[in-house]
Amino acid sequence: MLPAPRLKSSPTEEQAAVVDLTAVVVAFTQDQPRVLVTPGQDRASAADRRMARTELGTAALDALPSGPLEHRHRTLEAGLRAWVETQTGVRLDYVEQLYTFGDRDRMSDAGAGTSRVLSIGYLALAQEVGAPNAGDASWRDWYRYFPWEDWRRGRPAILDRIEKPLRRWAGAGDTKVERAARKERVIVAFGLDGVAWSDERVLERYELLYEVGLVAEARRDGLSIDAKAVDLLHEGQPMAADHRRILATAIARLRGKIKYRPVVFELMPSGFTLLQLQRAVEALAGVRLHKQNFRRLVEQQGLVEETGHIITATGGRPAREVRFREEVVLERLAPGLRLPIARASE
Amino acid sequence: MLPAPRLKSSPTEEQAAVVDLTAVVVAFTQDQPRVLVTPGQDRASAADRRMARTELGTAALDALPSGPLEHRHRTLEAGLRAWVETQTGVRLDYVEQLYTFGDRDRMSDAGAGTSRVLSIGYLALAQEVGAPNAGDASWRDWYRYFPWEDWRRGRPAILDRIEKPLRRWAGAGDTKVERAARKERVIVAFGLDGVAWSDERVLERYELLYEVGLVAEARRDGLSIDAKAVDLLHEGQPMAADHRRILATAIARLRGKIKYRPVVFELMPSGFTLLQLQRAVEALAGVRLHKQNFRRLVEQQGLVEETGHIITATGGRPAREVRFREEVVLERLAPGLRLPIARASE
DNA sequence: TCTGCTTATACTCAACCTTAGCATAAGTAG
DNA sequence: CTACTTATGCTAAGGTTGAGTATAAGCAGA
Repeated sequence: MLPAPRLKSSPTEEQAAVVDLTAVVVAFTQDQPRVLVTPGQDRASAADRRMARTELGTAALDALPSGPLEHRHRTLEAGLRAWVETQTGVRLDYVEQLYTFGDRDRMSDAGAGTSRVLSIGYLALAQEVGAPNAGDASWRDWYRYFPWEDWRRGRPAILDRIEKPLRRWAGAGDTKVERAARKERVIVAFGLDGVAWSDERVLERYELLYEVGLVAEARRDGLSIDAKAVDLLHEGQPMAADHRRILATAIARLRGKIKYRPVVFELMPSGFTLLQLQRAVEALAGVRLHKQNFRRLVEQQGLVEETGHIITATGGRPAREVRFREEVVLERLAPGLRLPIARASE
Repeated sequence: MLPAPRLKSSPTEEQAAVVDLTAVVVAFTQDQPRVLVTPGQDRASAADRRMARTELGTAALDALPSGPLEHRHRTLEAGLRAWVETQTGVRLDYVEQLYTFGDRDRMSDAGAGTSRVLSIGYLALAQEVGAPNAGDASWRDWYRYFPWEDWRRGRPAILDRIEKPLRRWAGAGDTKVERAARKERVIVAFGLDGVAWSDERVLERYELLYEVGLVAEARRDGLSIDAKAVDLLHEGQPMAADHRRILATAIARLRGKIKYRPVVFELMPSGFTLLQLQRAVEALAGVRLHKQNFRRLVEQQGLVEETGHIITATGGRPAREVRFREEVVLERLAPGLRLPIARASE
């Protein structure tokens, strides 16, 4: 411990940081959870571009909309909204702060001595209405970046391919204690050896893969990667800077939140059928739900009310159209949409 | 919307911010939830000191341990730990990031043109072992700052005194819509007119009181206060800067978290009785729990195991001593301590 | 020692919720 | 008219929760 004085340290030690505001804007269309991205920007580091060329052809890496905090932004959230709107044309409704990332050497490229970059990550929910109308932004299925997170059609096959290098890494710890700790992490994060898969451990899984060297960002950042598993590096598409980590944080938060707060309605159009709602929740959580029980839950909790219309484009028997009740939107009732996603079924 | 370029804006607009790390360190002793504070520091603003003199005698305002992020701190968390340790001598175990506060004019004193101050708030849990051994830090019952949050002995009397000015404020809205919206907020936040009290709305309540002008910080920051209710300003003790807001955020987060993650064990000694555990949870949540049901829950979820010892200092029949099971500490099982704190009983 | 007080712990019962179905309704496509 | 699709109603078994009752086992003081 440095003998730092209790009082404010000298001004020369205090560090002025550049603050970056980054948004994970989520929508839901065609049964997929989508995230708003812009193709590689100037803020993608030189290393990003190098990787883009060598590993991904000439395509630049997808990036989340983001921009620096400026003095004209009265609040952080206002700054975020402004950046997202100018970069993508999407006006945000629901916005929630996620996490502030600020490790000194976070960005691979930042030379020593550069001032530190803090990134404040936000989760925003939007209704996808047509294409983004500014820049060349686009909506992307988020499982493109996290293919192992989608269990809607059963356990993703990629997990079988990931498991071996993970276990190899666990077994390669220096000490016995270290090996046991690594194994524990692997098992819990990925639901192996009888431990149940938990839909919320998204960040834990991504960080483990990064540490083990199974995602492309690890190579870019100069970490040693698993040579025997290089082919895995592209199974989940990388993103610029540490945006994939921020996206993982957002997915984890959202998956947790839908279980106790009715936030899904931010993603739904004004009128919808119960199955559409179910599909939205399933898309976010990455699991399938029992249909009858889902409806009962939603109905008995009084989350929705009938609009009186009938939707015939269901492919089967027509469905009643419903909308969220106003009290729910005001979070007055809102004890939450207690979803039957406790244990993930195999 | 400003016609900001999609690419990084000019360096002159980009703003370098000073980053402050602030910790809410929580412990539990003698049936009270405690928070670690230092008496008024130099970082308390001039306005703080003025208020301290005029409204609170010569006593300085309590402040949370905090300090600026410096270049020597490799991670934000490392910086936080360093500051807490030098200022209070307390070494932190469990640490979790809470929220980043960064409104431009957040600190009342910061003159225009000063660079913006960001505060990153953290929640830390500790076992209170004796007094803090550095500086003049001390552990304080957190309900000293939020007397309306403690329902363990029934509905706090202060709520009756607060209710009237709140309703007056609601009725003083300019338009009908505004009045309805205000009333809605008051009712939901404070559990009036049949709405149930929710232990987690701590921040919502504090911010409402601030906005209405019923906490001393509002006066200090130059907001108009309710003249008829000046005597209420001291019922909850104010803190330096916006530390009371950060503390409210921490309490809200912790109250939410104990319901689905077994985090209480961070506050407990290695061995304890079930009643001690119950008292800790009650202290945090601010409500009383049904004893037999609490034990059933804890036991059937396999959170604890017997140590084999018997504690005789209970004041009644001796109790079995238990400890947390290792799997729980590793969060391996950890589906959470589902507590019977759904509805707060009157 | 006996009484009363305190806390610990076992057990119960009714209400409610959840899981995993079965069964039927009402459209469309051929 | 048949096959298929989705919508929707309903139920039995089992689990969880809330609110007790009953009894055990210490201590302090009459």
